[in-house]
Amino acid sequence: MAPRAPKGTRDVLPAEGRVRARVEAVAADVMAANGFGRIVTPTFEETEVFVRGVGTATDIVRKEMYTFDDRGGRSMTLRPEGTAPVARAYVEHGMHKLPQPVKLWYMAPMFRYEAPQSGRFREHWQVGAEAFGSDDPLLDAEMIALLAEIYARLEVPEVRLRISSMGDPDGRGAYREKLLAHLRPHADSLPRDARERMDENPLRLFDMKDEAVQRAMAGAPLLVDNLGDAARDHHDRVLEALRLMGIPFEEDPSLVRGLDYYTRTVFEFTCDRLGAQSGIGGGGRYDGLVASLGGPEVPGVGFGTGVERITLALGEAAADAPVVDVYLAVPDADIRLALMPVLRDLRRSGVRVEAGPSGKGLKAMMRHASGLGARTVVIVGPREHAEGRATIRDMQTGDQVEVPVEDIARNVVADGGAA
RNA sequence: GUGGGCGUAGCUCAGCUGGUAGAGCUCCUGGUUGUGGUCCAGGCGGUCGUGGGUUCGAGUCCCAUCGCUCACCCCA
Repeated sequence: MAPRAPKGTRDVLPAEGRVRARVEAVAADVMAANGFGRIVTPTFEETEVFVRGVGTATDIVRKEMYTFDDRGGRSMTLRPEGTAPVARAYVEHGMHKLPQPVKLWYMAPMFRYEAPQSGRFREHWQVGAEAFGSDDPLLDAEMIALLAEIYARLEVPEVRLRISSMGDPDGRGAYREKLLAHLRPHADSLPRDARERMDENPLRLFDMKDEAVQRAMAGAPLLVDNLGDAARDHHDRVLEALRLMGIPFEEDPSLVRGLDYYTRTVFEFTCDRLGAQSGIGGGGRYDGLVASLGGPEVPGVGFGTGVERITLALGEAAADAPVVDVYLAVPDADIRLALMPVLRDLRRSGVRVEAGPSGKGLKAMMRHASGLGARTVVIVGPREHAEGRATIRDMQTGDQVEVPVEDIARNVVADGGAA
């Protein structure tokens, strides 16, 4: 059996690669406009980074990590999410001594051992941004606006924003008891996995699609109605800022992000084009994360958005675009050899050039040139070569002119507008 | 981990109640001693996912297994 790409992974071929390049370019542009510097963290980290950063109650840590012992017996894990490693780098490099907030972004692959399906992979790429060192609610709103701007610039269709607040850790404990009190009478009617979640994180029952769960949650007390004063004010400021910036949103009290570190603001962008995985990007505030990784008490806010989900939402990858401007068709192998310097000079001048392989007939080369979408073909046969000349053919009009070999570059640029 | 669907040429697929494999596209060659995209002719290309069973005979039926895919859970 020939090897295949591992389950849940995929090859990105050139047509889709162009779409991804655009996503990256737009992200880089918008990030720069918002004062974010790019950071690259290792593809794998000490397992501890994710256990402490993401939290042991999460699915990611409990069953989705690619963890292995290296040859020195240290436990390592392929990065399953982007925020904890960036927070680790923030602490490691003492960035709390820089002017705050420190704003960092990345585009990097993430690895999670899950059952793949449409829009869900074991390796996927995320564009993410993190801002440390400020608890200003307006920063939350700026982060949301930044992500919305990326979607807008890419023209991702049917994007909607849902937002809520997780409150502060102290207030959440009290709320948790209220929620459990509401749920206990319904416990017998709930499926097993729902009852298990009651113990770990009852908030997550809000997100389950099971009908019995939905019924039980119907009259449940809402976290947003039980916020402390500080969290309440924070949330109101975020929403007000969004309104002032003209960013539409829906308040959704059932929005619960699956990572333990979130505090206060949580948000998620969805796209109806995506099928079951409607989430295209999301994030929130994580005021305790840096401290949990051994750093100072520094607040933070960030988001991640899935590159594959963006390209999925954008629809089919763009049709094949021409990959060359000029095609050099030289059937005779010795003449082809003699023209190697010409080929080099053309490429140096910035023209995209493909040269037909030695040993092919002119007809095959013309077909090749046409298939590649070349606008200009330069033909040098025995007669032209003897005279130090070349035939230049415009593939759209079929017009041909003969010029001295030294003038090829000048002519293809001028005639084809190719450079 | 649990359930549904599907596995025939590089791609998209056909193959009826079992009789020993086909089309379109792509690619290559020729029609045009050195000129493409159209047209015409020809060609390359398949252990029918794999293993076993039933049968004179299995791509078609049965069992197992692997893979892909969609969905649940959860997430990007």
